[in-house]
Amino acid sequence: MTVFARVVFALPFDQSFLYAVPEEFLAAAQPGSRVVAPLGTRRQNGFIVGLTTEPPAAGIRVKELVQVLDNRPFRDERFLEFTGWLSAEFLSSWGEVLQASLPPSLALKTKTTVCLTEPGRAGLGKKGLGPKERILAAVLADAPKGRSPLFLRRKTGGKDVSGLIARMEKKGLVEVRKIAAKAPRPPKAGGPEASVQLGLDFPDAVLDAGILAPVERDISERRFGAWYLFGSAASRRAAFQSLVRRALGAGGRVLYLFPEVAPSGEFAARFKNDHGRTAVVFHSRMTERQKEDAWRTLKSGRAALVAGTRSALFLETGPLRLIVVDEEQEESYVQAESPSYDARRGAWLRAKSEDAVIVYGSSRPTVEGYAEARRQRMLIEIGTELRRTRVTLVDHSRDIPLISRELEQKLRANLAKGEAAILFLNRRGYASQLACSGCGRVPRCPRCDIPLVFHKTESRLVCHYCNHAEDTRKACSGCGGEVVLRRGAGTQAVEEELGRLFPQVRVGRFDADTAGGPEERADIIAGFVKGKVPLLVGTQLLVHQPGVPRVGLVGILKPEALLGFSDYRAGQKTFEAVSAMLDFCRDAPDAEAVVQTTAPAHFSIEAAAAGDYRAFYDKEIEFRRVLNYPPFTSLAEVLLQGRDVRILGAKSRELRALLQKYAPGLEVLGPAFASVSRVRDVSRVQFILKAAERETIDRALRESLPKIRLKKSVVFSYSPFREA
DNA sequence: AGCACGCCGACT
DNA sequence: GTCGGCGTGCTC
Repeated sequence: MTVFARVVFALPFDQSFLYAVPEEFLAAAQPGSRVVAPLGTRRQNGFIVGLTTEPPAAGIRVKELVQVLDNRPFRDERFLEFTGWLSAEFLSSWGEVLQASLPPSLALKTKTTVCLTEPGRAGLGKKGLGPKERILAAVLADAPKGRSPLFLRRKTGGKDVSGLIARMEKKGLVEVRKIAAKAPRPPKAGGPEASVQLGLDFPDAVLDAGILAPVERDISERRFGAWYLFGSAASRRAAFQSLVRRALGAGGRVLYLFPEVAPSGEFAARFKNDHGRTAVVFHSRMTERQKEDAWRTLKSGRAALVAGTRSALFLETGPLRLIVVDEEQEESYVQAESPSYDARRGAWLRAKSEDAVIVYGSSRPTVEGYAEARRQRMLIEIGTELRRTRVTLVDHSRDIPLISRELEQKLRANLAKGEAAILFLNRRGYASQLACSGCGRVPRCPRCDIPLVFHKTESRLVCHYCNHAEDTRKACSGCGGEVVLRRGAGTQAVEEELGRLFPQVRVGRFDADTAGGPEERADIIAGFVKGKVPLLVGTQLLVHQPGVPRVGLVGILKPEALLGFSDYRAGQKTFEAVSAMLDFCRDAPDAEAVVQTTAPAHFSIEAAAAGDYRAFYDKEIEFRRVLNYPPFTSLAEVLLQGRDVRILGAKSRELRALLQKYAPGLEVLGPAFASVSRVRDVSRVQFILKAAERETIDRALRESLPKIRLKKSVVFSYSPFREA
């Protein structure tokens, strides 16, 4: 009886293929085994995801597997099931998800080099080569060791050269060699771990007795359970600490997810200290070598806990009992690039597949998360005390100075006390609104659909999407008139204004222009920590920077800018951003914050100032209900990109028709140009799809998207806690 | 993604 | 005429 294997490949389409398993591979070919299989005219690495003895449907000519690469599956069937669910939900390729789940040493990266052959070299001197062939051969002529296709592509004008290379290979002009890239060697035992020591010290909160009992029961009884801890950072730490202890006590392993790279190292060190067990740190900024080391430590069974970012979701941990997803509201859990997925949802699916307990945590959950947690009785409230900082809301809708009198006075008083202060303004550069004094024309980027921003320190007009820069002195392209500044101050203007108000004090600036690299960031923060630079101006970049000390005064300028986006999450994003910035204030009655805004009465800003999540939630959920947005409906945003606007237009109309054909109940908004309709000469068109059931959207996209051959991406509304 | 096939314009 | 450009469709 012939056994057939269902195989998926790490290719950007989601389809499986059936292959006959030759006798000699029967033992090794298991679900989860890596294989080599013929696909079209080439050989391709893939993964077995299932076995069957049922003969294939008529019209399918099965081929045989070429090779099975593992004696036993590289991961178990539960993990396979988990990755299957994940790829199905996010319409990403199962093979790509599995590829992302491989340790570096098994990832089988091949290096392709193209070399000129003797006939090829001889052909250079004679006629008989096409113009394109000649250019390529000339480039290769002085590269005895050959070149990578990417290098050749750049040298020959940036267009796709794979077809050309294939043709030349057939003619014997070039030789294409594929060499297996060498597996990373792990560093010597006891090598330094990629961790950051922050030296933050919060007192551990005291929890109400028994409040975690239902979670602990799920952990002890080794069954799936899902919970949401809503509470302050300190209470969550205390709670997670106790849950981790419970899971370890039961002989289980723990996966602890963070939204950012920074906290995991600190956490791992602290964990080691508290529990005397090894923790593994894992995040995308680690080198291949460090990742390989992490994998080996896990494989050896020495590690009890993994602390990491979303990519840690795919690690082999051993018997998993607990997954923690802290800071549930953070968007960095979403991976936009292929394979795209949301690690918050992924964590649920993985917990489900391994009968582990999943616990989310936040002091300001997404409204979707909070609503679902409450509906499903997952919510546990711990230590949700209000903010103690005094927050002043300043109405900045009149044309008053960049830094209001209130803020100036408080800055002065704060400096007099010898304390540091932080000002946040989420806009870099000097001025974002410029115009010609003659005709009123606004200088725009030639390659993007966006106005240029004036950078005073560099004396240039800069595009914040593609970094295109122009000389400031250039006259208006329309009438030749002089371009003058209007309003729309950025961090450079705030820095300048602070210098004017407080000439005796040093002012630091922390944005993408001054803090591009890790060393620059560390330098600025070090100066601030030591007190050499007591005033710091920063963008959102500073919000996610670890190691910034709490201060006596925080000023927030123009937080309403986030409300301007036509996004149903604008309220949530504003609340989150303002709250996060206010968290840079010491939580003490003598600490102060000033929020300067044209929208002081907007509930997102008001609630953030009060530190009152429930006040925000009650308003926001009402808004979502009335306008029929998630969590009351399912929604997906589709972005199509293309250089040729006419093709883009035609394809998007075609997509609209297909979507409506495959899902008549689907509400399709669009096509419409995206808010930034062109970036680097690539036009962008978007759709919003709405339906009562998520399945309606999925079906429509599964049927229609593969038919549209354009660069495309889909962002699903965040629907966290559904059954698998 | 690759790669083959098939259709067009512009060069030996 | 055919070379080589690119749009379209398929890969068990």
